[in-house]
Parts: sequence; C-alpha cells; structure tokens
Amino acid sequence: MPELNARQISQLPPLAAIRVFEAVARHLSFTKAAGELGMTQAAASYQIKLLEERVGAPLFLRRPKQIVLTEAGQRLAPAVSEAFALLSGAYAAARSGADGVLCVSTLLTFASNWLARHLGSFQVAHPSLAVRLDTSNRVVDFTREDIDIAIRSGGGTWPGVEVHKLFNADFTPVLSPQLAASIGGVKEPADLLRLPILDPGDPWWRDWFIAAGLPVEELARRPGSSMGAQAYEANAAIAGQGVAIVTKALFSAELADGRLIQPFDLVGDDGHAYWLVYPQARRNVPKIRAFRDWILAEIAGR
Amino acid sequence: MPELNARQISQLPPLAAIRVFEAVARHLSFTKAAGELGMTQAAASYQIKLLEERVGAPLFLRRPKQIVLTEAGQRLAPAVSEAFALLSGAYAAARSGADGVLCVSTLLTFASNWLARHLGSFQVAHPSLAVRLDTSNRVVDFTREDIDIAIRSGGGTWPGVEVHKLFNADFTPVLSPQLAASIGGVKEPADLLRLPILDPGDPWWRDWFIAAGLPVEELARRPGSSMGAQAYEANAAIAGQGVAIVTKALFSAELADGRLIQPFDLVGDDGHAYWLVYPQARRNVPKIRAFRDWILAEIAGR
DNA sequence: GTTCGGGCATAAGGCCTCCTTATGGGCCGT
DNA sequence: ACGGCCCATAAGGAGGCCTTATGCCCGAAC
Repeated sequence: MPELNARQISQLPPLAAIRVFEAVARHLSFTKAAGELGMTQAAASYQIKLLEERVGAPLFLRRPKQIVLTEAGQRLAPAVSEAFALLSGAYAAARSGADGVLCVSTLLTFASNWLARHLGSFQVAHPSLAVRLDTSNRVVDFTREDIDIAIRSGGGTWPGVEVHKLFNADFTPVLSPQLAASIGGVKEPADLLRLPILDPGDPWWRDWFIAAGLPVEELARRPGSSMGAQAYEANAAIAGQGVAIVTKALFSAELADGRLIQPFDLVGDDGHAYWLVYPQARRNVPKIRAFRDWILAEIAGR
Repeated sequence: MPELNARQISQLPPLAAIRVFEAVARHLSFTKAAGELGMTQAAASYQIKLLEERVGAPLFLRRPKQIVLTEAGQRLAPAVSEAFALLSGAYAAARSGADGVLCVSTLLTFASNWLARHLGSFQVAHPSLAVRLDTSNRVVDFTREDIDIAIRSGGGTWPGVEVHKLFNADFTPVLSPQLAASIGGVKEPADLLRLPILDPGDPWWRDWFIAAGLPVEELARRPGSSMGAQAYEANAAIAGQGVAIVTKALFSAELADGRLIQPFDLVGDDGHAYWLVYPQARRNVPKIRAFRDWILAEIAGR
C-alpha cells in the first residue's frame, strides 16, 4: 500500500478543482462537465483556471468548438480518473458495504431463545446481509463499540437512541412436568416451596411471591447461586433441577412442547421490557431499517 | 483504466472531508490530523462528522485517549490512502513534470542559425529539461497550442504576453566572396545591381536601396521567388547564387569564417526586432524562467 | 479521592471560497 | 452576414468551512 506523509498531503491539489478537471477531461467540454456536476459553465471555467494556476501549466488547449488536453493535462487525467474510481468504489463500499455486516448486540437469553429461532427468516429476507451477534449483558455505547443495533432490557429510557418495545419483561415460574409430578403436581403457589428454587436471590422471585401471597422470608434463607441468565436457569429447570422464574415470551417453544410448564397464570411485571435500540442518527441506514422492520413484524406476527 | 460515469461521479464523497479522514485515519487522532492539515481540532471533528453522516455509518470509535477505525472506516481508509497517493503523484508529476519538456515555438531562421548553435549550452545547464522545437512562422496563440515560450519577430507589442528583446531585426546585403570576385569586387552599392538579387520582392531590399541611394524601380522589375526564410536565401547566397538581405546577428558565424561577406556597413532597420515571448501568467514557471534567463544571458554575453 | 490534563464534541460567529448571473469575444455554420 | 455555440471574465452573494470558546469525559498522578 502506498505510504503518504505529511508533505505529500499538504501538496495535494485543490480537490474541488480536480473533480471538475476530471469531468472536463472526460467530456472535453466545460459546458458538458459543468452540466454533469450540476453547476454552471462559468464555475467550471473558474475551477480549471484555478487548477492551471496551481499546476503552473495549462491543462487544456482552447480550440474553437472543442478543447483538447495539453501534455500536462494528459499526464494528469488518467491518474485522476483512476484515483476517483478508487474513491468512488471505496465510498460506495463503505456506504452500502456497511450494509454487508449488521452488528447486533444482544442479551444472552434473547439471543439463544428468540433470535436463534427467528433469525433464519431475516437471513432469507436479506441474503446479502450478514449478521454478527455480539452477546453480552453490558449496555453498549454505540459511540465506543462497533455495534449497529442492540437488544436491551430495562425501563426504555436511554438518551440519544431510538427505542422500540419488543415485549414486556414479565416473569412467572416454570418447571419441568417431571419435577411437578414428583410432588404430585403443582396446584397452588405454596407447592413451589417444596421444590428447589433456582436463583432464589433474584428480585423477580420476591415480587412474584408477594403477588402470589407467599411468604418471602423463607426465600431469603435459601442457598442459591445465580447463573446469570434466564437461559441457563431454564435449562436447569428443563433438567428437573428446580423451578426457574423467567419471561414467558422467551420460552414459548419449551412451554409449547411441554419441556417446561407454567403452573400458574399469575405473571409478575416490574415495568421493564425488552427493547430494540439504535442511534437516532442512524435510523435511516438501510440495514438498520431492515432489521428493525423485520423484528417488529416478527414480534407482532406471533 | 477504470471508467467513470456520471452517476459514480455524482456520488463522490465530499472531498474535503475525505482529505481530513485520510489524515485522521493515519494519525488515529483528530488533534494531530488537524495539526498536519493546518486547521483546528474542531474543524477536523466537523468534517469527520459530516463524512460519517454521508456514509451513514460511524468511521471511528471514540475511545478514551484514542480513536480506532470502525469496520466501515477500515474499508474506506486503504482505498482513500491509495487514491490520494495516486493524486499526489500525478499532481507532482504535472507540476514539475511540466518541467520535463519545454516547448519552444521559433522562427525557422532563428532555429537553424542561432538556437542550433547555442542550445547545447542550455542542455548542459539543464540536463533534465528536454527541449522540443516547434518551427513555423505563424504567430502562435499560447491558449491554443501547447507551447511554453516563443521567438517572434515584429514590433514587440502583443497583448497578454511578456516580451524581451533579443536583438534588432536589422538587415544588410550579404553574398559569397566568390560571387563578389566574379564582378571584380563589390565596392559600392550600385555594384549589386550587376548581380542576382535573392527575393527582390522583400521590402527590406526596397528599404535598403533607398537608404543606399539606389533606384528601386529596377528592383520591382526583377523576377524572383521568395524562399520564405532568411536561412534559405543565405544558403543560396553562400552557394554563390546571388545577394541576400539578412539580419547580421543571425549569420555571425558565416560572416566570421568568410562564407559570406557584408560588403557595406550600411544596415537597414525598420524597427522590428526578435523577441522572446511567453504568457505573463507563466512568467514564474521554473522551466520558462530557466530558458528566459539562459537566452538573455547568452545574447548579452556575445 | 480529588485534581489536572489531554482529547473530542458542540455552539456561535465570521470569512472566504465558490457558485451564479450577466456579458463579451471568437469561431463556425447557415 | 448573422445566429448559435462555447469559453472567458466581472461582479455579487450565499453558504460551506474554519475559528474561537467552552464543556464533558476519562485516565493518570499525587
């Protein structure tokens, strides 16, 4: 790759004039070039004159009815054309090529339980768009990380970003049917007390217990470790290791095929939700629109 | 060579912003890049923001103490560097490369009788400068022909050009010593009437005859053809075919070595002269200065 | 922990570039 | 000879772009 140094850069020609020169050299006409560039013939004449003064030599010979390149102009024109083709290509690539890869920052559970199952239809709809998932529970800063769009959970109030609610982050206990059967079925909330509670320190449990009219003191005494993500706890629940409290919407498949059951209709809700977020300034970037439109339709369509 | 079409050109990025981007990508610092470009950090920030909006994607990630290129930026940067290197090279070549060839439009006689004998010392002094002679008696129009500098004869009043007088276009008869001897020597002007006059229609003859007190009627009756250039007529004179009327300064060598003799001190002068001319606007172009300085010194040095 | 410094972002304001309109000259074709 | 095409030039104006000034953030150092 060619190396540039400060001296070379500082000696770059006036770029606006070079752009005009390229067009004039291609058309061999000031008037036509000006037309192409959307300016007047006088402006083109001005820029060429400027450039000729900088170069120190005429670039065109003004013949009646037609202009021709001087020797100096002939030297300059091909390189300028090539340089502009390069620029044009790279610029186009950066513009739409940014379309090439969509970087989605997503919460672990949302990725494994929702995106993993639906992303296929997005790929089908946008075959030229590769999706890179960046899974973490941090709240990403779009100005510091190379992320296009993110799934977050929370109150939905973040500055500088566009937000769309996907679904409420409600929560309700789930467990495997085998585990429920082991105590003769789970008929009322209190039955849960006879089973292991997965991550009993999760505030959701406390909220739900209160809503269900159960005592919370006992919860606090239970030993327990948080696995840090609903997906892990749900897997433990499926394996029959205990009762997990999760967001229904993320486990519709497990609930539908019976790997998990929801013993009670009671659903807690702390006002949080899952949100789609992206920088306001980029709301019209094609790939971001595409993903937004797709995910909202996908959520609504169920 | 890459082809450009109007659509591509119209989609070129803002070039000023691209120039800033190139510098920032090289330094990975807004402040340093701005310094290199001789502008403030705020200006660089402004341009990058502008470009990012046009591209539709961030080009840099703002990390504390340092910025890094985003994926889009990484795609753009190498091509931009390459394009600028191309431009820079071509521009430099057009600037100094214009130094490479000096196109001199010259009168035929001046070329063969003066330049041909002196040009060697110019080549020695400027070995990197190739001289292309364009010989014709037209008055070249610098805006229509690819000419850097010209030798003209005339009154010295042309608009838009810088002029330097080389020497007066004086005129006096010359002939070969053998021809003079054939009539027993040429002692007084009237002796010329006994010899063939080369190009008797030339106004110079009329002027000189009048100055010498000879009758001009006889001149007009003589048959004669103009050869169109002093050099041709001088050659005819050297061959003994007649008497030519020429500018002394252009035939100093022939007069010195005796191939031609100047029988009379009487020299005509119609106020014309030989001039060095070039466009005023280009008076500081190195190769033009070089040629001007050389030829004036060479003329003065004799 | 607090302060200092480096680096980028942003706002307001002004200059100067660059474009437009208008006009003229040169040359060609009818 | 005259109208049309094309480029050059002058005058005038708008807006892009740069500057100054200020704020914020973060990390380093004491």
